[in-house]
Amino acid sequence: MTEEKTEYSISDLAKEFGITSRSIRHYEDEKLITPTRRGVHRIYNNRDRVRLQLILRGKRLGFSLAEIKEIIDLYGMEGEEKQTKRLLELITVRRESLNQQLKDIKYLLKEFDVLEAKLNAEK
DNA sequence: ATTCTAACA
DNA sequence: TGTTAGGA
Repeated sequence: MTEEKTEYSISDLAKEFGITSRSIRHYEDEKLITPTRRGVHRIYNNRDRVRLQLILRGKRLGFSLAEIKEIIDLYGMEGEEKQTKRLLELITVRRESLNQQLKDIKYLLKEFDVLEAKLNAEK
């Protein structure tokens, strides 16, 4: 019976997720996590750990902390459908942004081809 | 040893 | 986000 911990220090989580404690404190400043305190020290529970996981996943998907906060804050609330709806909207926005970046990159690459050709041609 | 806040050559 | 100073 492996008892699951109920408390974590900031370094425990930093180590577990491969980030710095600085980042974790920053997410707290942005109101994405609200660990309890034992004196001035932060104490994280499983729930905080899950939220941190969600934050990191959101970041991997390219969402801003503000957007991630929006989604996370919607969880547990009444209209759980609201959460899904909002997430879908953010995905759409993110997709548009990525498509635009893709276009920009393709354009740039094409432009480099032209420039490169000219430079090679002129002697 | 660890963590905390505040601040920026 | 890094990093460092100065405390607890």
